[in-house]
Amino acid sequence: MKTLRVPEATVTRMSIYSRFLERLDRNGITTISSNEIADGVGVSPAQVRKDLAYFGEFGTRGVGYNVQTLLKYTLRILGLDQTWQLAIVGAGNLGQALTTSRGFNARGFHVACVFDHDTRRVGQRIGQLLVQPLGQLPELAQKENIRIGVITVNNSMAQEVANIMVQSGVQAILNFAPITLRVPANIEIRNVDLSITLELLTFNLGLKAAQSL
Amino acid sequence: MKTLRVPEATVTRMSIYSRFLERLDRNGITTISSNEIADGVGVSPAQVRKDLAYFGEFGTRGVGYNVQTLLKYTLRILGLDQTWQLAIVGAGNLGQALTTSRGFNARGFHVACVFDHDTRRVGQRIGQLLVQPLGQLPELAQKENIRIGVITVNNSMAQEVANIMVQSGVQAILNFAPITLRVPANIEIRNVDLSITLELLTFNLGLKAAQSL
DNA sequence: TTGCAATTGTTATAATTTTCACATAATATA
DNA sequence: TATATTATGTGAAAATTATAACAATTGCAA
Repeated sequence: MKTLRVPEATVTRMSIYSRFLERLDRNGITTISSNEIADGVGVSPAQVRKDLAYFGEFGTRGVGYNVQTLLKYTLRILGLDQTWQLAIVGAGNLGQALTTSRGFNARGFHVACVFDHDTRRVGQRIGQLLVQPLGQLPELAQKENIRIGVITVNNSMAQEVANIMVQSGVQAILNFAPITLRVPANIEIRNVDLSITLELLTFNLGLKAAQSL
Repeated sequence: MKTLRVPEATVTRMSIYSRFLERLDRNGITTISSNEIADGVGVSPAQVRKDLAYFGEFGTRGVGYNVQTLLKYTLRILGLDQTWQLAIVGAGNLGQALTTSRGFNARGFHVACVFDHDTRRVGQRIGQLLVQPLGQLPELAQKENIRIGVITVNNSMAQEVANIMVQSGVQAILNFAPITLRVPANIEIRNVDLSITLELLTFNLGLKAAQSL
């Protein structure tokens, strides 16, 4: 087994390249160089080539990359040549936004159901979906083949929801609650904390202010 | 000037430590060790100490850190000892979610106004705020002392909105459109692409599947 | 054909980040 | 007061990641 460890930063960039290639393809561009990709997404050309090299040889020397071919490979690499059924738990503002968002209903992703704990939200309609009671999660997760759970409940509920997801056979969790969740080691978990990003900004603004003193 | 470059990953963790310390403080815990912080947020104790060392010496050997003191320092370091006025442009689902979100209205942040290009959305109420026409951005940005702009419009509008923000004196931009924006070098910009995180998950799930073959 | 220009894939180098190990300092205890 | 214990701060080592440089390959034009 040739399982070379791939840096997470590389995977992140693969996702960016892939989306850039989609755009090129839509615009009818058939060939592209690492230089142009680099320019388009704001990294160095060497970085682009190095990243791709983790997965194989996709280009032709002296020519560049075929957009369609490379796009297909990036999708395959990212696991997007199949459909991933998502369940969103927490039908608040953020949950609603994600349920109907294009990012969550494209490139192999499909929001299959939405749950909420609050009985006032249950039955409410979001896009095509009706909000289901949280208790239905185990059953529906199985029936709909949910492999990814998205947590958009508040902090106090988040761990409990994660537990239910794990029990329901979910393989990966995307957590928007700004809290560190405990899950078994075989569950993939990723946290999205929007305020962290905001605080990165203020830190850097603070640095600049300090430097200009 | 002792401007040691601080890794972005360190700043990210500072933000995590800071939030963890807030929780400890709320729970009345007064002292904590790097070990306990590490446990609480899922990093190594050496990492915690190394991160803090970028900014000074905050602990007492043999004892640990005073929670309140360290919390205060982390907030200061992150630039959160002041108020940051935000403007959100794009009053769709995500914009609405962020406008009322706690992450965007705590720890020094305050959503001061919301804008939209679409006249059907203008005047609509989100929490305490009324959606303003995009044309008002330059004027309101000045009046409300907006330093951070948040872009939650669709791809095709994002660059234009960024331009307007820059012209309006905004210093930092948080961009949720999955597209690479061009801004002057003196503007801090950060992209949040939620589908990238999703694709990180599927990449890793794919790896696991491959490894179990 | 032959030589030139373009562009990849890859090896070597540099830079960055994390981990490790321990000297140092504070507290508690006998 | 001496000793044991705890836990920080930090310098050195290891690991990781990015950059640079270039040999190899392709296509094109003379």
